Amino acid sequence: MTVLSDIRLPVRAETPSLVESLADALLQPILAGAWRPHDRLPSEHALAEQHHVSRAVVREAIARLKSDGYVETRQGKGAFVAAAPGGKAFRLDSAGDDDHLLELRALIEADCAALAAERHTERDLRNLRAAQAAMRDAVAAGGLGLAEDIRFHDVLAEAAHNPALRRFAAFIGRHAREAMQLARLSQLREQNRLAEIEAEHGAIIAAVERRDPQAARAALQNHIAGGLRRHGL
Amino acid sequence: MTVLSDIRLPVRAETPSLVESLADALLQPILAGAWRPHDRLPSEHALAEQHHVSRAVVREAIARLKSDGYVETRQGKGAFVAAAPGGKAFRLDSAGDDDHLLELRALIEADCAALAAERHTERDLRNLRAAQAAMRDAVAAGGLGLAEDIRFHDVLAEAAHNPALRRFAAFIGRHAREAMQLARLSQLREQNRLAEIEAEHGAIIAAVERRDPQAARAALQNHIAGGLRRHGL
DNA sequence: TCCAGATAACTTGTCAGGCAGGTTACCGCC
DNA sequence: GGCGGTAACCTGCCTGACAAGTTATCTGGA
Repeated sequence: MTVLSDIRLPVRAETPSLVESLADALLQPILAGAWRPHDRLPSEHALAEQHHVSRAVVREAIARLKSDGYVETRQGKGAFVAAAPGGKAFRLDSAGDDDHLLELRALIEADCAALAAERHTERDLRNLRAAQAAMRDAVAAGGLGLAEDIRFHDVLAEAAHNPALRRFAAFIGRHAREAMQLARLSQLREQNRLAEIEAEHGAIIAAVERRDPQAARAALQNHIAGGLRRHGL
Repeated sequence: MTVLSDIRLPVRAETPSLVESLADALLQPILAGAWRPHDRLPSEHALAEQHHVSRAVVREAIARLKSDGYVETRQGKGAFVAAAPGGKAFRLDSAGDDDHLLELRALIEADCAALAAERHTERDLRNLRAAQAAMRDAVAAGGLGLAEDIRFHDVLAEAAHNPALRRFAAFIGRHAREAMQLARLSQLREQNRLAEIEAEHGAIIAAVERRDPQAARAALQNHIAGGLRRHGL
């Protein structure tokens, strides 16, 4: 069972390390377009001097940009802005606007629901019902059923039978839950709204079972909208 | 205008660096669940000895895992598997199956089209028509209009008025195009199928203009399906 | 015996310098 | 003018060291 103490609040605003600061500083001109694809970056030695850090710090910062696909390095030649900057990893941290993030999540999960309606197996349906039952039990036991709710949405994504979609749904779901300020979840019990969630989950299962993609999509959008309403957004 | 020589083929299967190898080696037990969240990793010194590399290499490998959100480090305590491993960045490189990637792209772009139908402004509509005209001109000039096609899809995503969605559409679009083996694009001209693309784009614009989300979604899915057919997938 | 404080032994963060291997540009020689 | 060698760059990788934070142990006093 998930309790409030398990929820990790963003308490610490730790001082960013030299590596992080430098990586951000180097990313800036790339994002802004001041450094264009195929441009050569200053050498590690030059960057170390300019930013008053050691070459090791420069190397780690560039390594980070490399792994995200912003720069490519070639031994003996130098470091270059990648042809398609940022093509290796998708991040949400810079997005700032929660509304757009939550909407993106709603779209993705609606896609999951629609595909699940078309493709689910008997096993998927059993898993969905089991996930809902687990959440009902958790709530009955006095918990909030947070972990069980996450599990329900993952099972739904699994029923879409597309691993890439499932992985992205899990990824954006985590960010969306953080954006919704989970600390407020305690209000759910007070306002006795956990029953609403269960009813909405049930509607999703029913639409999936009927193999009705449009209804599944609509049921999920209604569920997300309900979540936003419950969190006062 | 985009020509074939601009298309970057995946020729090089360069030897992975020590850092990349080690980062993958450390990621393995995390993904497999052998190292669970909050577990402590071996110290940098121990890892350096185990893998017969220097501490600098270990540090860069761990820095990469940190930036992806797989591990967190605290000075004096050590490195730990993150509570939500991989929560900071979404990657597609490991998802071997192209079909799922291409389907995810179709879903995302269909969402873009549906939202664009609901929210587009006059300016968006002008941009869409301009993008289509640019592609027509490029094709008329003997090119394949690849860059213009990319632009059309980006303008469509922009018309959805959700920056997060637009960024993800661009991200997955790049990967999808790579998966479709762009080198085969030369077949398009031979088979005179560029006109098909233009017609499909036109259908999307028409649905958006009518503010008909379902039709826009269907038009885009038809467009993606046509692309797959044209590439023999 | 128990407790508190000093301390030693870890950890990561950062620095300095160096060598190896690859690339480029220049310069002198033919 | 062309060609080859070489020097000066670049990144990849290594070694060794110190600073700063954390933890466990040990010691001394009550």
